[in-house]
Formats: sequence, C-alpha cells, structure tokens
Amino acid sequence: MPVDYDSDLPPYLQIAAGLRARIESGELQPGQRLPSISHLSQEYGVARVTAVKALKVLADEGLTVTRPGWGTFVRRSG
Amino acid sequence: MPVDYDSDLPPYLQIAAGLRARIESGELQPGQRLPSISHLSQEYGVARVTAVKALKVLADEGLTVTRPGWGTFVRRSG
DNA sequence: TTTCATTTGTCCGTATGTATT
DNA sequence: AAATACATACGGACAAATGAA
Repeated sequence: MPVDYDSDLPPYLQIAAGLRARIESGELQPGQRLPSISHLSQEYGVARVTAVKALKVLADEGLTVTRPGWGTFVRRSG
Repeated sequence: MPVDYDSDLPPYLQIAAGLRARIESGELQPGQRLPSISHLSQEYGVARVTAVKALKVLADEGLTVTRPGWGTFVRRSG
C-alpha cells in the first residue's frame, strides 16, 4: 500500500502508523523482525531515509529495538 | 591519490572518472583487471560501498564487465 | 571433498549536506 | 525559519561466486 500524498500526515508518519498498527494488532509479534529499510522504501515507493525515519519513530516510542547490521525488531515485554 | 572533498564531484564519481581516464588512455587494457573494491576503498580512503558505486558507474557505461568472485575487467571490443 | 582466501554484491543503522515547500 | 525529502557517505556484517590448496 503506497503512501497517500494527499494526506496531511507526511509519508514517514504514515508508514510508522501502518507498522504501529501491525504491531498493536499482533500481526507482528514481539521479537519478530520488521521489514527492512530497503523493503519499506520499495514497498511504499519512498526514499531510504524516509523509511529510516519511520522506523526511528517506532524506536523512539519504545515499540521496537534496532540492532545495527541485524534489523529492527518488535520489543519484547513492551 | 585520495579523493578531493572540496570538489563538486562526489567521491564515487571522482574515482569513476580516474578509472575511466586510465581505461581511455590505454593504461588499463581490454581484458585487464581493475583494482578490486577493497583495494580501491583503501587506496582512496573511502567506504566499501563508495568503491562499489564507482565501479558500477563504469559497468553501467559499458566500459567494464564484472564477474562475481573474480573481479572487474576492462571490456573487450568496447 | 573440504577448506581457505579473495572478490563481488548486498544489507543494516547512522550521519551530513542540500533542495524544496 | 522549520519540516520534509533526497543524495551521498560512513563502518560493519553477511551471502554468493571463484579459484587454489
């Protein structure tokens, strides 16, 4: 599902919201890896840095944990 | 010769330009192997991915042919 | 056959500078 | 001035291909 450029939400917040919903719904389980930055940027048709920002939002919220060289994971016991 | 960070050209294009000049001058002959990615990154003092990009520029131009596990070579009959 | 070093190719998170709005 | 997006670059890590021992 591509981003909606008519929306008030900037793309990186739309992507973050979509991922947050998948985590809170249980589709993405604790410990499970989120889609990679490259995957997200291709899937949503946005630049790499935009996907990076989206993941950073979730990390700042404490929903995810990122490990350099490994990926971004749904936080356990969060 | 390290890259010039004051130049308008980004490092990966500087490296590509240097290699292109060596090919067109005949210093690097058709069929001859170019310096490896690791060699270039050390010689120019840049990251690996930067050397990869430089070599990709030449390959996209049709000047070189890359073969995984073997190296990058000046294209014959190019 | 297995092991090892080398090489290309790719990916991760991160940072900086710049252009656009 | 500020927010957003993109290009470029960094170090580190891993996979796959190749050839030699």
